[in-house]
Amino acid sequence: MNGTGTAAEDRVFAALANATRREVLRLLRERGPQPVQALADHFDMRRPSLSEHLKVLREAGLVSERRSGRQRLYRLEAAPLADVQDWLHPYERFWRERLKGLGDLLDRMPDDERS
Amino acid sequence: MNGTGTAAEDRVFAALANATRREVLRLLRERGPQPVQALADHFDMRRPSLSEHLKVLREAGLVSERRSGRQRLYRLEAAPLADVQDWLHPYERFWRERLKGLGDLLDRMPDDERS
DNA sequence: ACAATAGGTAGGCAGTTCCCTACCAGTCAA
DNA sequence: TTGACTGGTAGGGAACTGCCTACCTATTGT
Repeated sequence: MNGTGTAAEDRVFAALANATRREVLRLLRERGPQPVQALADHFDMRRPSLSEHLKVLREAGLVSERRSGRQRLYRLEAAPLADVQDWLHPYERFWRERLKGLGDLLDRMPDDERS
Repeated sequence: MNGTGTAAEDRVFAALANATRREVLRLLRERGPQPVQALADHFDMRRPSLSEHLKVLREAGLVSERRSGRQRLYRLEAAPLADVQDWLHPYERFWRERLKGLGDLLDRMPDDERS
């Protein structure tokens, strides 16, 4: 039924369901790998809380850490986002067809329907 | 098309962070609009719980309901999924480059490891 | 060795999620 | 109207989130 596993998909979507964590991903995307403190400086939040967000991202596979002296550099790992795009694929025709105004026609096709 | 605020994105990702709700979307995608009972038959869960899942999907804009007699037909609304795809776009180069083994090179490019 | 720095962990607390059982309202058929 | 059938709502409980402060280890400079 699933290649990645349902629990893994849950973790990725749940990790993305938080503005702070999406912002962390954006920072890593735009600035490259960052230590925790550099990330924490951008949020109105204590560092331990950000550490917990990083843990959620790590367990979802969205970031990796590399120790460098007393710092830990967090790096964006985009593979789970590629999985999200794959997951979206079968839905793509729905929003494309809807834009062309074919949605109502489609509604009647698989089931008895009217609009 | 919409005011894609942070709260709206939170709601969409949170709605997707649950296997039951993703399965509902898959059923609506594959079978077209469905009444609640037809959906509930596919889950090991009481109907009121599924009703709550449908409410979450509705508030995320991922489904719409249309009353038809004593039934309510739920239909897939893919627009928020298009928004998710848009959100993914800036990350796309990361997994493409990673596949080519350019990741480590890229890590050093945008930032000079300020430490 | 000592003090400072980087960052994870423990535990607490309020709010949310996800399931349940009861119950309520609207619609159709006899 | 009564009764069956649709599906949402109320309220409760266990588990999880997301924030905090306090504390711990590990590394580095003096």
